[in-house]
Amino acid sequence: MASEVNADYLDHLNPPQREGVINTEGPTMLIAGAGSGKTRVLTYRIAHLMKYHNVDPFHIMALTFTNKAAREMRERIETIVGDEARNLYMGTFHSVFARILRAEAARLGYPSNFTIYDTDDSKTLIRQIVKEMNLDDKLYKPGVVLNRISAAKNRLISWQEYLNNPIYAEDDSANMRPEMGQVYKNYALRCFNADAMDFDDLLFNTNILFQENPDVLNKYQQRIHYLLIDEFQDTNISQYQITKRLAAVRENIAVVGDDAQSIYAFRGADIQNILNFERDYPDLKIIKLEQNYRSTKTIVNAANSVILKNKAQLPKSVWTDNEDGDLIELIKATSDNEEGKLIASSIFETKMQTQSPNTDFAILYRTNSQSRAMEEALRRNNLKYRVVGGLSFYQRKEIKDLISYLRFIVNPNDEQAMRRSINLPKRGIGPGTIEKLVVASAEYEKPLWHIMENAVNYIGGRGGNQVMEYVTLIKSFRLTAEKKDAYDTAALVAKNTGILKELYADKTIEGMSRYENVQELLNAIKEFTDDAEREDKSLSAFLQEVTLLTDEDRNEQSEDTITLMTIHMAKGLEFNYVYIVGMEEDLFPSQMMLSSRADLEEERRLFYVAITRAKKGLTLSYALNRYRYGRLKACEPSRFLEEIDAQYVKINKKFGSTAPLSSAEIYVTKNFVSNLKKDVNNRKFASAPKHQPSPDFKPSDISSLAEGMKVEHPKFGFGEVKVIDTDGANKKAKVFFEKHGEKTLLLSFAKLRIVE
DNA sequence: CTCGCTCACCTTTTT
DNA sequence: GGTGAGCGAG
Repeated sequence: MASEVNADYLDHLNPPQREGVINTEGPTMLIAGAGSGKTRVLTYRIAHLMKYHNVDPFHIMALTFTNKAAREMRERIETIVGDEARNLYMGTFHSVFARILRAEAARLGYPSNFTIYDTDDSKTLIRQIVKEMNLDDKLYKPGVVLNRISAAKNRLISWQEYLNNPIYAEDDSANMRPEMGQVYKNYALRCFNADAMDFDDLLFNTNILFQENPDVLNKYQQRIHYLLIDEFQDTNISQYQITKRLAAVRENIAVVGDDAQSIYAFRGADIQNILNFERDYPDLKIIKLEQNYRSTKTIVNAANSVILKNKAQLPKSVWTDNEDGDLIELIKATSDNEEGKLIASSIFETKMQTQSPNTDFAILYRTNSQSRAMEEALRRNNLKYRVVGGLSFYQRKEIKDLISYLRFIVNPNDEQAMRRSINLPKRGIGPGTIEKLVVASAEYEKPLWHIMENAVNYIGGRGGNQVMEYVTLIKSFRLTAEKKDAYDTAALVAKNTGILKELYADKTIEGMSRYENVQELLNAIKEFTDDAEREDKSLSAFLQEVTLLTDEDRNEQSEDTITLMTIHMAKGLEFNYVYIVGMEEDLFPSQMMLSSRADLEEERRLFYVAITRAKKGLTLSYALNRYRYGRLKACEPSRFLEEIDAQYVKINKKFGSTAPLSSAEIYVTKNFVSNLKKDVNNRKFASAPKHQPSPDFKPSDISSLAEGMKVEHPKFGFGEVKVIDTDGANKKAKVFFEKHGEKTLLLSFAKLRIVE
């Protein structure tokens, strides 16, 4: 059959790509190297199913990791098959299964309009629970606790199983957190009682739904004839289990991924899924896409030379027919601010030389905090830019404030939303009153909303009256929400609560920006309700989507701007000219990822992803000093710089110096590697195991510190003081550590214990 | 209850 | 360098 296919869209494909498109039946795995046309294969495959095999789009489900990827794919399919593409079951794991959960919510004891908690909601709730349980909040940090709970859910471990399994209890006790299981339980129950699910619940509960309701599972198995999964290397166990269940009957499952680009292990992604896939589907057809159409030979080969350092990987060789292209450039700066300056100049120069628009350029970094220095430099050079990600629009205080009202209007059990909105603007209801309500709710075993409606009877007095005023307000909004659409309701809330007025009165810069943000939220809701194709325009419908939205889904980029974002966000994108900044030890690779080989390999894959975003030009940069935690810190060049095969790196380039001495220079060297080592003399110690401070570790008074003394440092371990330097205001000491080499420590900050 | 101050921790990455 | 929790004074 395959040979009879003559649809014109197949003409643009190479043999393995074509195979990936027309080989529609049975389990298939596409191992797709960076830039190998993976998305094209996926979209054509879907189009081919519809056009050539006449498969109804209702029977095709395609899962991605970002809304953007889903939207782009849908648009591309639309250009081939037309409007019908709209009927595809397509979206992120979270959004697709949230929709299914809403439809089947009753099976799980949830209402269909359940709230989705974002990470902030989850952390706030955990903070409350830890407090209520009288646990030490230094040990039970919300982030740590949430990670633990999240990891459990992603491995499909319920709180009941968690409590019953002594292994977890031992593990938690060893980490000084013996109550973790109880926190998990309380957290899960509180979410359930609030009619809320967190991000992980959307997947976890889908598994529960399918496991406990064979008829529901069967319904979706019958509906979905073809299942496709993008970025398969990023799936966690929970996601894999869902797809396996859905595909169990027909086994028409196609996964696309690249183990070399797996960068979400911290979120529970498990490369093991790729190996399990081969085991679970013995008939699996594996197709490898190895030709890179995106980048120059230099970039492809440099990327290959880096990823070669990883031990864990599937055999494949990415190659390209493209031209050799320019060598990779390396910029050395004395500070992060200078780094920004040099990057801005380099972009400007390249723009002039190549007559490229700003959209051809991207600056990629490991952490969001690095954007600041870049932004400043770009602004000074009048280069237009756009920062992607960072503090999300929907995470802003004023936005969450207004949304908390909307949430409580829709879901009277949403305790978090109530807590946030009840005293906003100030109406004299403080933490004391709220606690009284919650306690009363537990004591009389009545829903919180019932207590609030009769607050005067339960908690009496002034507080009670204030609460009832708030209740009256909420009730009036609920009446509006029943009759009007999301926009009318939200606009009314913004007005009648006084939120808008209060922000308008604030004439500070931040206040004005907050006011604008709220207006922008209202605009976004208006856009939602103005969408002609949308059937349900209720407030409830809007809220169902809003938590799963990210910034990228709001503003279309139509302006000519340089893109700034983290490497994680850049996955799947490509730019003519890419700048990877902050190539320093402890930053990239991140110091959090140095403890194990697996972690370091994930960082290396991240570097690989960054390199392979570039089509024509790649520039790497590092600074010798950088502001971190508000203090200037000395940095060492990243070990990753050395891992690039030196033949692909530009050796000599002069650059318009912006400062005297050597401060502003492209890293000029005849021998890239050996010179780099001069800057890095300590670097090979950086991966030494973390020092466990002695149990009685207490910093000594450093005024008595003298040369030749043996000291202990909480991170670097034991060492000997070589030189004490009292030059200038800051007293410094050079200490040679047994495991980490020589370090210069500022004595006003360093915690040192004098051993002898 | 609210305001304003100090202090700790912070920076990995995201649906 | 920025935020958010905690605490004491009004």
